[in-house]
Formats: sequence, structure tokens, C-alpha cells
Amino acid sequence: MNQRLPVQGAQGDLLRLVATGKAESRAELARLSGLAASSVSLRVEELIDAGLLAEEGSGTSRGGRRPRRLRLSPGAGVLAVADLGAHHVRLGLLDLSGAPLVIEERGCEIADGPQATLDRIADAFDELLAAHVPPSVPLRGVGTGIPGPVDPAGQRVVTPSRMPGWNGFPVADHLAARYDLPVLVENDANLMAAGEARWWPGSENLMVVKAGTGIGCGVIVNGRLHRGRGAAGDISHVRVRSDSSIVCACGHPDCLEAYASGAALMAALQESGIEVTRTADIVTLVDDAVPEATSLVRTAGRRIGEVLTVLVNFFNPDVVAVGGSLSAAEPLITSIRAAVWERCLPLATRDLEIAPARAGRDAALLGAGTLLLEAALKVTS
Amino acid sequence: MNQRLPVQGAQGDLLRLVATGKAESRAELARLSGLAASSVSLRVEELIDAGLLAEEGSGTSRGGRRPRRLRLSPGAGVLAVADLGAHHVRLGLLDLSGAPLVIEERGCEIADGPQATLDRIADAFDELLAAHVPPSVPLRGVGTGIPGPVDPAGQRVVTPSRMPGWNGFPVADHLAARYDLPVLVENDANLMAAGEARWWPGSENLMVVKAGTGIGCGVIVNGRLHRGRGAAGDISHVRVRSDSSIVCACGHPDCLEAYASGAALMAALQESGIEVTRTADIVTLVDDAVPEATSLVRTAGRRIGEVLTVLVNFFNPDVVAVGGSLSAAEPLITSIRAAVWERCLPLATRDLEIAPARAGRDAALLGAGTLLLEAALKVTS
DNA sequence: GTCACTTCCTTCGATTTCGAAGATAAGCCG
DNA sequence: CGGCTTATCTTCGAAATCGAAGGAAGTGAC
Repeated sequence: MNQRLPVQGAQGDLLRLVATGKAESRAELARLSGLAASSVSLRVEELIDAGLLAEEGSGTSRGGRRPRRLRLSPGAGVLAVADLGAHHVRLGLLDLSGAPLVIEERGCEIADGPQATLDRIADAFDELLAAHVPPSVPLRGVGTGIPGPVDPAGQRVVTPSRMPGWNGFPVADHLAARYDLPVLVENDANLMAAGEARWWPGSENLMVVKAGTGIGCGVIVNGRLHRGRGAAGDISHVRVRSDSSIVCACGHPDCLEAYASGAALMAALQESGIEVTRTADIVTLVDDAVPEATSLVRTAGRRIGEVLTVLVNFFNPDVVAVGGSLSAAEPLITSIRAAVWERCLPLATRDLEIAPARAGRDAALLGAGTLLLEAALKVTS
Repeated sequence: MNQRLPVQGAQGDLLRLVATGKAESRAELARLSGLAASSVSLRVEELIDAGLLAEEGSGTSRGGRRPRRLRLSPGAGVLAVADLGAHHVRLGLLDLSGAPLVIEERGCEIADGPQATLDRIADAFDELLAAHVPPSVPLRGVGTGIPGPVDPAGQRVVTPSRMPGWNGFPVADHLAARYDLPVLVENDANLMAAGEARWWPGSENLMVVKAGTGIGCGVIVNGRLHRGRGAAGDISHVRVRSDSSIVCACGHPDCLEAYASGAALMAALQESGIEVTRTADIVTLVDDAVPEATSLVRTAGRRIGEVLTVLVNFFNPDVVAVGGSLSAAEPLITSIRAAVWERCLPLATRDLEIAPARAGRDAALLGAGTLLLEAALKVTS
């Protein structure tokens, strides 16, 4: 059962404020939306009648009458989201507030091409919906993350590496043909950034670094995802200072990725005769205090930090959040911090927080939820 | 005669659209503001009655009835703007559309401290107003650019270099005490970026590099100035790759500024026994094809370009505009282009324009006008 | 307990905004 | 020159929004 959200005009803003947890009562809605309290009451009434919002008990008093708590109605709908990796896909269902109902991981070869991969995802969505959601609760949107650049206009994949058959494929259109619903297609690091942003309330400008097999980065400016012309956030092909010289897959010498990515670290470890097959193994080695691994991670952190130095001076964010599978290795973030603190302008680091990502491994799925909700609540007047 | 603009609600949006030249008729206003055509008509009527807008003939037809052209009324008001340099100040008066009425340059030692400097500016404003503006036309706002970081919250100067006595000085408050009007205080490179942005309609994301005695940069994101925590846009203290090692004034080795700023080039030229006293002299030398100068400028361009490489990949702008006194030296921009084209991701440079700044030497003053107008039209309901 | 005060929410008349329809003023074209 | 098309602008009733006033439900002081 698919169905667009039947909201119009100001209702969308109010519903989003409740869904994102920013407001819990009519009074808060009035303050945050800028609407008059009376208008808020009217719209909320409509949303309750439409079955999208529900009243649930009362909150704590702030010195006066207690607010009547508003929640999204459980029957308001669900979102289906996926995050596509090279050899697997994480996917799940969220309620409209972005909270996960069910999330699982499946094998899935991205090299099989878009048609097969997307169909597999859609089939998985259908299974999950049948198993976990009563038929009366409608699906309100579908979104997926892609490990490559996405053109923001046409929502196509553009010049991806390691994704044979995907170049120029209209992913959004293909999904929209199956679901007549808001559809979101976005780069995975961007989704992760969008997901992370909710965990840093009060911070409007974030950089979210994804340190995994590759190195990605998503940028939040003024609380919104910055896409640029579709390629924003790339930091992996920045030239780093180095004595030796490695040519990256992109054709240029000494890219950050060639030195500090999980893939590069694995290659270096294997050269030292240490067996590793996944980036998680590196974290284990570091936890076991294997000197080669610790030293490599530390160097990688310093290199990433040196690149961030430039970007922190330029972009001057509130927060640099470091996520991805490698970020579990503690020396990584420590050495990133050291490099940034040492080299950046005091003014830029004065109130800067460099911290591990807070949203966890499902950050990208949660981010897809956030962006999808926004898309679903776009002015449909 | 000082007076806040008597606008409320939607009037501000409409007035801004006309002032910034984005709209010239009621129909365009309706399209751009999103308001209904009827509401636009009503508000425009009010603005005309208030003496802020005026009808002026009719525009060219687009196939149907000709639009009735709307202009800012000449008597709507003026803005007083200044751009403070180390040894001089450029200042002038603009009409509300941001067009200059009069601009001049005066000697002024920033080292005399904020009190004396700001009073000198204010006196200059008064003189210009008396000489060029009829008393019936009110002053609507005052703004100034500062060659140092400005805290966006308190509009104070923070940790400036080469500005003794200015640290922490509440510039905006000081000006506001003399003029009870919207007051703007902003970093000079940021003002320049704001001014430049108007010359790139259709481009939402810009980097504006100011290559002069120092190296500055302003960032426009989604059409609006990005301030970060107040220090955004710094690129001068990024570490560059280099064989030798120079320690910058900031204490770190190999800052871009120490290699590629006008000051650094002048020092290098003087060491070769070539007489230069201002950055403009370097441009003259390059125009005269003096090999040392050309080579130095080319190297500086390449170094700036290498830094921009990182930022272009990350920020993925539509335009990189290069201004400042050094930008008149043609090899500078050529070598910046070469470095960026060579090293950036194709996806990031696909539609990227790297071009000389268009706004000219008064860019900062025009930018101050743009930002001031916005401040003056903030919801005063 | 009671009284003053705060906060939350609703009621209701005034105001603003909208949108459809019509009036106005062109250009295009035979 | 007289329809036909297109675009601009205004009129007017309907709908949304606002703001002031007041009722509801709490806290804290005495």
C-alpha cells in the first residue's frame, strides 16, 4: 500500500518538526515554525484527523500548564531505505520519525548492474513490509545510498568507479516506476552526513568523514546537505605530502586514498605478512596492540588530519565527526585531532569539536530517512 | 537624516528583489517571491505610496502586454559603506539598489586604533552625505569592511594581525551609537565575495579569492555568505608543498601566504634587486614582460591553484572568481586554472568556471551594500 | 490552602493572502 | 486592420493566518 503523504502547506512544516523530534507540543511548534499559536492548533487538529499525528499524555511543565505531547501516529506510514555497498546492502524500514523498525544486511553484488541490484533491493523491501508492517500502514517513500557520485538534478549515477554498468543509469526513475512515491538517491557519504547531523543539534555546519575501505566525506552547511554540483565532499583524491610516490587509481600521484584508506592499510599490512581481509580486521589488530597496525593507523590519521586542516580553515565547521569502520580504531581520531589542532588557525579550532560519529553504523539509513521525510513533505499544495 | 526602512512582512522581500535587480515588474516579483500576483500588486502599491518604489515606463514585451517597470525611488534612501585597509580606506555612498553614488579613497592609518579610525570614517560619511545627498533622502544603513576576522555574533574584531588596539573592539556597537540604523561589520574578503556574487547570477556556490598583499577568500553557499564560526574562508595559512622552508608570521612553516601573497612576491623581487613598493608594481612588471616577475607570478598561481584543488573537490563550486590587485597579472589566473584542471576530479571541474572577478575594485563596497540591504529589510514587522 | 504568576491551548473577529476570472495591453499574422 | 495569442495587472470572494482575549492547568510563595 503506497501513498503520498496527504499534507499541504503549513502542515508539512509542522509534521516535520514533530517527526524530527524538534517539537513535542503545540506551543513548541508555534515557537519553531513562526506560525501563530492559533494556526498551529488548527493544523495540528487536521493532522490528527488525518491520522498522521496523535496526542500522547502530557509532558513536563516548564512552570505553567503541562504541554499535551504530540507524536507521530504509528500508523502514519513507513519509509524504505537502503545503503548499497560493493558486496552487500544494508536495508530496512523506518517510521516517519526516522526510527528504525527493522534493519538487516544482505549479500548483493553491485557489479551485477543496476537493474538486478535495484530489483533485489525492491524485493527485499516488499518482504520486509509484508513481514513487519500491517497492510494498513502505507509506505511513504523509498531511498537508497550509492557508493559513488550522484547527479543531484537527474538523480543518476555519474562516472562511478567500481560500479560497472551503472554510469548514467537513472536510478530514481527506475525506482519511481515501481513505487509511485517520493524517491531519493544519494551518495552514501552524504547520507551518512545527513544522518549524523541529527545527533548534533545546535551545530549547523558539519563535516562527516567516513573512514572505511575508501575515504568519503559529507558536508552539512546551515543544517542542510551541501551537494555542490553533485560531487561535493570528496577528499580522497587530495594530494598529500609524502616522500615516496604512489599512483592512485584515479591516475594522479599521492592521493590521500592511496595512503590512508582502509584498502591502502590492508595492502600495507599484507605486505608485512599480516593477514587481513576486511577493514574491521585492522581495528582488531589495533585493539590487540599490534605495533604495525597501530603505527599505520596513526600515520593514516595524521594524513587525513593534514587534509582536514585545509578544509577546517576554509569551511570553519562546528563539528568534524569521524565515522566509518576504521573510526573504531582509537588512534585514528586521536591523530586526526593532533594534526588539526596543531596546524589550524586558533580561530578556526576555538570551538571546533572533532569527535567520533554518534549515529552508529546505520547512519546512512537514518540519513536517508531524514532526507526522504523532507522530500515527502515538500510543498504538495 | 537617519531612518529605518518602514517595511513590514512581505514588503521586504519584494523591495529586495527589485533592489537587487532580480525583478523589474509585478509579474517577475510574483514569480520570484512565490506570492500570488494579487498580493504582489497590493504590496507594491503600498511601497509606491511609501515613496520607496516608483513606476518608470514599461519594459520590453515577452510576447504579451508590456510590464510596467518598477524601480527603487531615488529618494528611497542611501547606504554608507567603507572598506578599511591598512593605510587607507575606500568609502562611499550607494543607493538602495547598491549602485554607487560617490566613492572615494582617503588616507587612514588602521594602527591609530578603532576609535580614531571609525570616527574618521563617520566624519567622511557625514561630509559625503552633505555634499552629494539632498537632506530629504534618508540614510538607511552603515557598513564597513575590516581586514581581519569578525565575530559574526557580536560583530567584534577578533584576534586581528596588524591591527593594534582592535582586538575585541565592538565595532558594530560603536557605529550603532552614532547611527541608530542597521550596522554591518564584516571581513573584507567576505564583503568582496558578497559583491562578486551579484555578478554571477545563476551561480549559487562561489569561491572568491582575493590575491593582493595578502591572500583572502570569501565563500558563497546557496547564494549566501558562509561565515562558519566567523573565520571561514581562510586559505592563506594552508601548508604548501615546497623544497625550501619558510616560517610564516603565524608561526607555522610553509604557509601559502609566505609563498604566493603579494607581500611575498615583493620581497622576492627586491631580493633580486628589482624595485617594487606596491603589488600594483608587480602587475606592471609582468605587463612589461620582466622574466623574474612573470615567473614568480606563475609559481604563485600554481601554488594557489594547488590549494584550490583541495577546496574545489570538497566544496564543488560553480565558480572560482579571482580578484584583488594581483589578479590583474594575467599569468596568475592562467596558472591557477592549469593547476586546478590538472589535479581536480573531472566531476568537480566539469562545469567549473575559473575566471577573473567581475565586480572590480569596489567589490567590497558593493558587497557591503548587498548585505546591508538584507539587514535593513529583515523582518521588522 | 489560597493567591499570584507562568505556560499551554482554544475561541473569535480582523487582517492578510490566495486563486480564479476578467480587464488591459501588447505582438503576431494574414 | 482585426482576430488570435500571450503576458501583465486588477478585482473580488474564499481560505488561511494572525493576534488579542480568555479559559485550563500547572508551579511556587506565603
